[in-house]
Amino acid sequence: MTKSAGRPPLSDADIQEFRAKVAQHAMTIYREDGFDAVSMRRLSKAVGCAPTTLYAHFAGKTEILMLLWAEVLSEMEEHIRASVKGKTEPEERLTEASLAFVTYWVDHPDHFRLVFMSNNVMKSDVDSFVKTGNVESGFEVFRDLVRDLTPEAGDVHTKTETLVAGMIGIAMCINTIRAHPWPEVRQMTRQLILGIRT
Amino acid sequence: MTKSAGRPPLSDADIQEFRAKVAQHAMTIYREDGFDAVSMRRLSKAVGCAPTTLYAHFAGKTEILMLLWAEVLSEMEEHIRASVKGKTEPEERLTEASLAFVTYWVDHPDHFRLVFMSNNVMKSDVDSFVKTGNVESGFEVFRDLVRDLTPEAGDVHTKTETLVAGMIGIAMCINTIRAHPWPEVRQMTRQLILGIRT
DNA sequence: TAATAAAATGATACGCGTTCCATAAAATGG
DNA sequence: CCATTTTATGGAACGCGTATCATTTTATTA
Repeated sequence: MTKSAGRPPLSDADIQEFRAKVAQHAMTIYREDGFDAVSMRRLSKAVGCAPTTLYAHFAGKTEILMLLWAEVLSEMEEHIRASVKGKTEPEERLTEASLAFVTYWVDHPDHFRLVFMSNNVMKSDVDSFVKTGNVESGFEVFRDLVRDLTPEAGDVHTKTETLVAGMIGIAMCINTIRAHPWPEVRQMTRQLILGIRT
Repeated sequence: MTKSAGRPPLSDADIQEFRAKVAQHAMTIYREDGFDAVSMRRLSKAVGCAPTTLYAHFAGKTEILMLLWAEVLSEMEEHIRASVKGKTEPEERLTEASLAFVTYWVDHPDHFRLVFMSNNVMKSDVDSFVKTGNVESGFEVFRDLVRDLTPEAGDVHTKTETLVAGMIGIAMCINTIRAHPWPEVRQMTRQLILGIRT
């Protein structure tokens, strides 16, 4: 582990700085011109580097898009938090939070597409992001709410995960199968919660 | 509406024949080399026409992929039908069918990707397919099961749609967020059904 | 200062979905 | 046969994600 000659590797600070810069420009493009506008070539132009340089810092486009997830997810989390502000009853809190969750994704189809339908999401690239904790933290909000609602009973883990997956499914269906006469978001969400309350 | 000179438009039979041929080759490519292998250029080569000709018959790739949906969906429907064969109790029937539904998509992630995550699904192209009835027919199975389970009560429409959306959400989450420690499919599906039974 | 190792670049390439356009082929009516 | 109309073709183009590879820049140590 002795120091060798030559240009030293980038410091962690440098790496983080570059990634942050990429994230910032990607976010700008995404906000201004939408999902499709975020391309490697355009992004590299905005950042001021060569397209290939991006591949020296990221495994691929998906890894860059994940930088945007964090921002969207935290925005959503805040939206949820605001929806339960002042509510004290466990059932009302869970209902409001769930409604806020589904509504957020239905009202922002582009964000839904970004987070849940980014192109090669079915590969294993996503794992690192999940392990980073960005996803897990989103679950914890609902885990607490579920626990508060049914303190005595049952598998909180199963209930929470089923609720979240179900809500994602509702948002997804409404967003993708538009021609189908879906019930109101409120009704579906309430129906979903019925299974949790037990 | 008098007949004019010139080459007459293709007959409906001709159009249908061509579309069927495209569907057949697309399916072959999909089965043999997977989702990513189904490209317009390769498909046109297999069909024996120019790539641009495909665009004279289809609005885009999505419309071609939808031809594959029908096959996958009918395969899934059969899988569900087999799962409830012999079961007579309404609750058991719904449970088995739901389990079969989720399991199918979890066991065939490629099919899930094809049907639910084909690229530009968030545009309005999908509507025509939905109106064709291919999707609706899938709902009817569960609508009947839900009605049989709770004959006296409530909004069958809301219950059915929530159940289906929830199941799709479960399958989606398991397929895309692989690193997350999801509960067993059985448990989540049962938990989901609890809300329907009420 | 020179050697060295890492980072960044530029060029090129492949296949992709999609579009435009000019042209050719085909099948009909007069 | 001719004119007409539709279909099909071929070629080019745009931008895309991604990969390879040789080259240059940069920051360090000897």
